[in-house]
Amino acid sequence: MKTKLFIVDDHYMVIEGIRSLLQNETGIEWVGHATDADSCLRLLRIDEPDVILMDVSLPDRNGTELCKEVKQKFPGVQVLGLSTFNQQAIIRNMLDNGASGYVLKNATKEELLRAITTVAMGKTYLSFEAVLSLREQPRDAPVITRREKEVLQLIAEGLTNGEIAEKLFVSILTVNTHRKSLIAKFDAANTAVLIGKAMKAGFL
Amino acid sequence: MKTKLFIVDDHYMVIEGIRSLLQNETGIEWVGHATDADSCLRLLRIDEPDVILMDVSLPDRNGTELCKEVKQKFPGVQVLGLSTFNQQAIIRNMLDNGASGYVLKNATKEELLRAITTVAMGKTYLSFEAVLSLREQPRDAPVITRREKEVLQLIAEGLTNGEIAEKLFVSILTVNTHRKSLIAKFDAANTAVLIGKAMKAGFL
DNA sequence: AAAAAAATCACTAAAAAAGGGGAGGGCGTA
DNA sequence: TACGCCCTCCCCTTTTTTAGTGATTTTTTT
Repeated sequence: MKTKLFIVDDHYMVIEGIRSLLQNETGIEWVGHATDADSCLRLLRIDEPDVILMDVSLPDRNGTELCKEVKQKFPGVQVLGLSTFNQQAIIRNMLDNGASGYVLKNATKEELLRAITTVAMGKTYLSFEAVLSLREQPRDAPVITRREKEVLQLIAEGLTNGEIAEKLFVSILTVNTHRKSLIAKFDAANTAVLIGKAMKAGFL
Repeated sequence: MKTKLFIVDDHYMVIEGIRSLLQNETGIEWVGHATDADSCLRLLRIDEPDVILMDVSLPDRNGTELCKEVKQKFPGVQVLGLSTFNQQAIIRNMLDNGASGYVLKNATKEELLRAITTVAMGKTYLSFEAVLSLREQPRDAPVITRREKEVLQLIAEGLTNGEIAEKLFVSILTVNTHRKSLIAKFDAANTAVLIGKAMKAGFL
């Protein structure tokens, strides 16, 4: 029995590349593709694939949201995340939203095939790099409080502790405490690293 | 006369996609591909292409650096930048480093062909989105020097001026000067904003 | 070869951040 | 109710950054 494959990616040449890579594979049947989330959801009603190869960065919607929606409406479909980035937060999000696997775009034909067949069987496939990334640090995105988020935002805008204190009607000491806890939570050496990590984690 | 095309991209499926898209085009001859900057430079001595389709994000080197190096060593080769991102700084950098054009990865076959033929004739091709992006704001990304870029990178990694000085074998005062000029060039209030703007502009 | 830009080092002083504590009040939940 | 978490404030010290101006050497460009 063939595995019916559907692809969502906003880059036409990636779709074409995967199609080209897999066109001679007897175990895989190409049922369709989409370049955005909306048309993906529309086409899924017709095509009924076994596996969706889904890019996490889409023009109209976040890949993780699409993943969640797809799993709600079509629980039998296995979603395989696809991305250029090896970011812990993204991988986690995809898996939390029901994805069965994650592959990087620099994958070889062999890896891609292995991933698709593994996922089609209902198992989970993670690329080697993704596993490494997940193992690195328990969490990439710490839990920060409402106030900390406000302070973080203002720090990113270039305000000093004093200016932030004035804006939030609190003492400089308080702001400094928040700053310190932010640096601690993000495991940052200083404010510069804090901003970098916060941006990468999607807080800014 | 056929246009000899060479491709540099770390994503195997993109290479395969472009090859698949263009394989039936009579005007284009596929002479080779590379997945990193080093092997690209090696292969160029043998293959002598007319046009290089170059991804800006490569594993071992920055795409813009590779572009510069290629244009120095092989001035006759036309470089066509390729990226998923439509970031002003990247486009500018590529063009400043000698690229003849810039295309996004969601380009259609027709656009890609048009870009390649345009560039092969020695003209400049920019995708519609790239032109829009360049028009948006006159200055989003300042020009920074090699040394400044190094310092910026190390600041982002959380090193203090003293640590950077040690690493680069220069005085703390020198590092401080670079830091100051970075802050001035990015029109940042402090290091935090510097990191934020540098990341948004694609320097980190 | 001249001009421009980059990289280097210098001094001073003020401002801000970082690191280390401790502490009280409020608020929701186990 | 008691516990934990958040927000708030406080003290101290050291380190680091920021601001202002200036200058020399090297590299690159014109």
